[in-house]
Amino acid sequence: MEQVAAGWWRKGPWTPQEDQLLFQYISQNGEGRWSSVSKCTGLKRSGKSCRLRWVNYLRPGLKKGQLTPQEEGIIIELHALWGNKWSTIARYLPGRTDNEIKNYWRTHFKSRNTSTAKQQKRKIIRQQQNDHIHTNSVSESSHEKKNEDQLGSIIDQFLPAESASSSDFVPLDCYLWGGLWNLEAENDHLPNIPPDYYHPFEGDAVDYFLL
DNA sequence: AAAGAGACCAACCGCATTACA
DNA sequence: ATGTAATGCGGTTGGTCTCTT
Repeated sequence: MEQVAAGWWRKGPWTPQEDQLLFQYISQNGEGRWSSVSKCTGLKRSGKSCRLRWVNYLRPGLKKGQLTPQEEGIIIELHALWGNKWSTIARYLPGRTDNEIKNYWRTHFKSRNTSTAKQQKRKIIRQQQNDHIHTNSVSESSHEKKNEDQLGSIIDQFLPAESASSSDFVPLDCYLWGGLWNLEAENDHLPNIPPDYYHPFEGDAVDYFLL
C-alpha cells in the first residue's frame, strides 16, 4: 500500500530532477506500478502524483501549445455527446490530456458567454505567443488564419453544415475531425480508434530531456 | 507605476472502479 | 465472495503571468 502518512509525501511543483527520475524509471520499467515508483527511485511522491505528472506532462507524444481549430471542434462535439467525460474525449485527441481539455473547456467555453471581444482577442494574442514558444509545426500564416477564425464564434464555425474549407485544415496526426462528421446521427459510439495512439518513446531518457 | 481582473495551467483531493489475493 | 490496494477520473484550487484601468 502507498504510504499515506501525513507530511511524508512531497507536494507542489515538480523539479527537473524529479521529472528526470520519474522519466528514467518509466523508460526502464514502463507505465504502471505507480506505487512502487517512490521505492525504486527515491522520489518522495505518491503514486497518484507520479502518474499524474507522467500522464499530463512527461509522457512522450504530448502536444504543447494551443489546440487547433479541429481539436476545438472535436471537443465541442464530443462534449455535447458525452458531457464532462474528459478522459474519453482525450482519447480522440492524440497528444492531448484530459486535464488539458478540461482546463481548455473551462476557460474557453464555459465562460464564453461572459467574455468580451477584447478579452477574446487578448486571449488569442497570448495563445499565439505561447504557440510560438512551444511548437513550430504550424506555419505562422495558418496561425493567423486560425486566430482570425477564433475571433468569430468557434461553435458556429464548426457546425457541420458550414465547416471550414479543407485548405484550413492542418494535416493532423491521424484520426481527427473528419471522422467525427462521418458518424451516423444515431450512433452513440465512435469509430474504432486504437487507444494506444501515443508513440512509445524509444530513445534515451537523457536525450529526451535535452530536447 | 501600481492595483485589480482574468486567463492559463499544474497539481491536489476525493470518489469510483478495477485488480488481486 | 469479500476485503484491500492500486489506479483512474472529474472537480477544484492556487500560483503565475499578462493586460487593463
